[in-house]
Amino acid sequence: QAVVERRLLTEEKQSRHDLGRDELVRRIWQWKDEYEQRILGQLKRMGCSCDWQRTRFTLDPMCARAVRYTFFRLFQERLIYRGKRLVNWDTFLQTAVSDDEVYHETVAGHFWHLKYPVTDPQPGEPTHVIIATTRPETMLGDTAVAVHPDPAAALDLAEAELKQKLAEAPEKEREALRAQLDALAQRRTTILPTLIRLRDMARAGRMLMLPLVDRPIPLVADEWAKPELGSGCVKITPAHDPNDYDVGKRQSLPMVNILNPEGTLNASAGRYQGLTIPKARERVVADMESLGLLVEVEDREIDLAHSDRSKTPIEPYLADQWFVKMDQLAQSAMDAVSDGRVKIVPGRYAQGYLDWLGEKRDWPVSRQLWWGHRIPIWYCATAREGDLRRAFAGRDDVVWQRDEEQERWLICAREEDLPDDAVPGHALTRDDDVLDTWFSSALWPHSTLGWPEATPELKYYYPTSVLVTSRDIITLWVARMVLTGLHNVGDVPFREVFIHPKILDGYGETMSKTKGNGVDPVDVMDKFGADALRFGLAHLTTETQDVRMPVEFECPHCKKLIEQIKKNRVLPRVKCVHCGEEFSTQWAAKPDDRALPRGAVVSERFELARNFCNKLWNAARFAMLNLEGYTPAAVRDDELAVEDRWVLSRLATVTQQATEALESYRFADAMRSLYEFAWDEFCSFYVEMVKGRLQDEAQRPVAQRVLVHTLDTLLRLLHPAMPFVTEEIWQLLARLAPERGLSKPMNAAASVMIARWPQAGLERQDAQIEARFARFQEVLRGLREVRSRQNISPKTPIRFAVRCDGETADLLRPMERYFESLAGAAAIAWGPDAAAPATNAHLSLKSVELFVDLTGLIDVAAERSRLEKERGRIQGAITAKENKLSNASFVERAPPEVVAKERASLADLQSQRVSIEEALLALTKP
RNA sequence: GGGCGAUUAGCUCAGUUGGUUAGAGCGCCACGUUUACACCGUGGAUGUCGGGGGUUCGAGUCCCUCAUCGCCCACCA
Repeated sequence: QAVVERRLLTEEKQSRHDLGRDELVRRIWQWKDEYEQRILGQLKRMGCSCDWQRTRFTLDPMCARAVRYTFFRLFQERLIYRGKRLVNWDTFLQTAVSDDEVYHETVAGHFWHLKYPVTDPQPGEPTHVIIATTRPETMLGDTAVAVHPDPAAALDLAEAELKQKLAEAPEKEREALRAQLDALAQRRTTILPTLIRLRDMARAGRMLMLPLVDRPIPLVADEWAKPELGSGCVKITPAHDPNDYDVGKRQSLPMVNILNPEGTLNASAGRYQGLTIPKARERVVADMESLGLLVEVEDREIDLAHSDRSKTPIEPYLADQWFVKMDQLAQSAMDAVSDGRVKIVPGRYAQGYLDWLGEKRDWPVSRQLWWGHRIPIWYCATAREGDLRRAFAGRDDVVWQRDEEQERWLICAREEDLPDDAVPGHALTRDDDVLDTWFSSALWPHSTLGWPEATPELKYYYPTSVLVTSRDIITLWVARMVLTGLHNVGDVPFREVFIHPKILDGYGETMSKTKGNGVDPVDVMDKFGADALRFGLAHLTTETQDVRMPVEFECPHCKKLIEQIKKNRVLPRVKCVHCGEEFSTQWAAKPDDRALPRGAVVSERFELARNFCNKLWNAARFAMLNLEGYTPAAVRDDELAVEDRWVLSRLATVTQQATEALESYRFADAMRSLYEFAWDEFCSFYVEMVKGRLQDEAQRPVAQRVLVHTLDTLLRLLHPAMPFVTEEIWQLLARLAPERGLSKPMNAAASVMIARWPQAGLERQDAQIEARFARFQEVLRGLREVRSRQNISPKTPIRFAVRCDGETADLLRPMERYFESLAGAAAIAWGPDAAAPATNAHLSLKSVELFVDLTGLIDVAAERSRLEKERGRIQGAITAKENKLSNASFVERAPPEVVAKERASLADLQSQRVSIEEALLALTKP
C-alpha cells in the first residue's frame, strides 16, 4: 500500500484522492501480485515450491474468525467500550493514521496574531483579546479563549524556573537566558494588568464574539494559558488539538468539529464549508485582515507532526472510537514477565515493556482505514430491546448493549455479518471502522493455530518457544500478544522473546520502504545467494549493536556498483555513473521506466558470507573427490594421526561454543566460531595436512573416516545458517559415504534438516595436541614470513633450526613432516642447544627462536631491516616491562602471579634481544 | 522532555570476569596459478579505543562529565 501511494505521489503526481478508491485498491492488489510473483520466481529458481495462494486464503479466514471471537468476548465482558478520542486525521489521504506512522519535521511557517472582540466591553475593560496561532482556520472551531487563573503566580513560577536554568547553564547560553528574563520582567508591566483584568472577566462569565462565524464563546480561566508566552491568552479548539481537548473536557466546553471525513471543512465552518484546509487558511487570514482583526504575521519554524505515508501535516480530529480497557489485561501481561513465564532477551528490554504496560492506558482499536478487519458492531437506533430479543432468540453469537449517549443499540455478532433485515422493521448500520492492525496481530500466536477451536495444533504448539522480533514493536506487538494470549487461551504465547539488532542504512537510519533506503532480500539472494543472506545476517546479529549497511545499486549494464545516496535512492530510474546507461529501481511505475532493466540494490556486507559458502562448497568438493573406496568402520584412538586428534579436539570445542552461543541467542558468536573453525582450521590446516595420507593406501581409510565425520558434523552445525549449501553437500556426501561416525558408524539422516544436532564430544578435547598445534602454527608462520621477506620461491626447499626448551621441542618434533609439506622446510635441529646455521634469518617467536638457513639465499639488506625493526619492537616492550616492574606499588599490590608472569615475560624478551643482536652482528661481518 | 543504546583501523564490526605490545572481514601493498577453492593462497602496512576527569599497581573494559549519532516513548515511566 505504501509503495503504491509512493509511486502515485512521486511519479504520477497525483494522490489517491484523485484516483478514487476502486482504482487505488486495484493498483494495490496489482502491486501485491507483482511482488508475490517475484518472490515465487526466486523460490522456484532456488528449487523450492510454495503454494502462496493457498497460504493467503487459508490464513485470512482463520484470523478473521479469531478477531471476531476476541472482539465479541471483550464486548461481552465489558472490556471494550466506545469513547471519544482525537485521532490524527491525515487530510491528504483521508485516513486516520495510527501513531506509529507519524514523524516530526520542522517547517517554515507563520504565527498569526488575531484579535477577538469582547462582547459589550464595559468601560475600562479591554475591547478585544489577542491570540496567536499557526493554524488560523481552526478558529472556526474555537469554543473558548483561555487566560491563566493566576497570571501573577504563573509569571513568578516561570521566572523562578528561568533563574534556576540560568544558574546551571553554561556561559554561552547565559546571554539568551538573561534576555528571556528581561522580557519576562517587562511583561509584569505590559501584559500582567490586562491578564488579571481578563481573568476577572473570565470568572464573571464574560463572552467574546468569535469573528467570521459570529458565535459567542466564553472567556475561561485555565492553566493551559501561559502568561509568559505570546499575549498570554490562548484560543481553545477542543476538536482539533490534543491540549485544547483536555481544556475542553476540564471546562466542559462544546467540541465543534469543523472537518469532513475527506479533509474539507464542514457546515460548522459556515461560509468556508467545502474548502480544503490550506484554502480555508488563506481565506480566513484575508477575511480577518479585511475586518482589521489581523494584528501581525510572524515567521516561525514549526515542529509539525506529519503522516509518514503522505508526507502531509497531520490534523487532529475528534472521533468516536472503540477502546479496550487495559487495567486488568495489562496487569496480566506485566505479571507474566515479572514472574518469568516470559523471558525477554536481552533483559534490558523488559523494563520498557513493563513501564509501558504499567501506564495501563486504554487501547484505542478503531481505525478509519479502507481495509482490515471491519468491526463486528451494528447500530440500531429505532428498535426496542424486545425487538432485539425476538430477532436473536436462541442465539448466543449475538449480544447487545445500550449506548445511552447516542440513544441506540450496539449489536455485536461473533460468527458472521448480520443481514440487513436481522431485526425486522429496524435498520441496522454497521460501524465503518476497521480494527487496529495490532488487534489482529496480537492474536497471531493462537489464531494461526486454529483458535478458537481447540485444535490439535493449538494443543501441541501453544505456548510456542521463542518469538524473535525487533525492539520497536515490543509494546505494539509483543505486549499485546502476551495479554491476548493470556485472555483468550489462558497461557502465555511464548516462553522467550529475543530482540534482535536492527539493520540501518549507510547513514545510520532505520531502513524503510517509505524512505527508499532498504535492501530487498531478493536482490541479495540474486547476487549472493540465499545462504549468504542468511549466514550474513546471523553473522551480524550481535547482542547490542545495530548494524550500518551502506548499499549500492548494481548497474545491470556494466555490473559496476553505484553508491546509493539520499538523492538517488527514491528515483524511479537512475543513470549509471560508469557506463551512462539508465536502469530502473524499485520505484519504477511508469511503463517506460519499467521497461528498463532493473538495477538491484545490494550491499558488500554479504560478501564475507558468500565467500564462506563457496569455501565450504570447495572444501566439501575436495573431500568428496578423495572418498574413493571409503569404508565406514569404528576408528580406534591409536589409529588417529596427530592432525586427526587435533581437528577432533577443535571440533568438540567449536561444537560446544556454537551450541552455547545459539542457546543464548548469540548468533554472531556462533557464526564466528564456525566460520573460523571451518576456514582457518578445517580448510587451511586439516585438509592441507590430510592430503598426504589420502594418497597413501594404508593410511587412507582412517583419514577418510575422520574427514567424513568432521565434514558431517560441520554441515550439521552450519545447517541452520546456510540450509541450502549444507543440504546439497549432505545429499552428495550420502552417495559416497552413507554411513558415517567415528565410534559407531551409522546411516546418515535422509536430510540434514532432520539430522541430530551434534554432541560436543568433549572427551576428544586434547590440551596437549592443541598446544602442539599452537606451536606448530607459530613456527610455520615464521617460516612463511622468512620466505616472503627473503623472497624465496615456494619451490625452493629451506632448512631451519629451532631453539627452545625441551618440552616445546618434544611437542614440535613429531610435526617435522608437516613443516615439509606445508612450508617446504626441513628441520635440522630442535632444543635448547640447537645450533644456528652459519648464515641465517632469525626470528623471535613467542615460545621459540627460529633460525632459517639462508646459505646462498640471503638478502642481507632485507634481513637487516627486518631485524632492526624487530629489535625496536622488542626494546619497546622491554622498556614498558621494566618500567612496570620498577614501579614499587605494582610489585607490592598486584597479585604475585601477575608479577611473576611479568618477570618471566621480561626475561624472555631480554633473551630474544640478545639473539637479535647476535644475528645482526653476524650479518654485519664481512 | 524522559528512557535505551552507540562512538575501537580508510569502511563495517568483535573485544567474555579490569592484567602481555587491542582483533576480524572488506579495502590497500607485495608475492604466488602448489591437481578443493582467484568468491583463492602466503606475507605485510594501518589505531591518542569520541573529548575531559576519576577509581586502580594497572582501564578499550568500572565511575562521573561533555560532545556527537541513532532508536523508543512522550504534558503521566
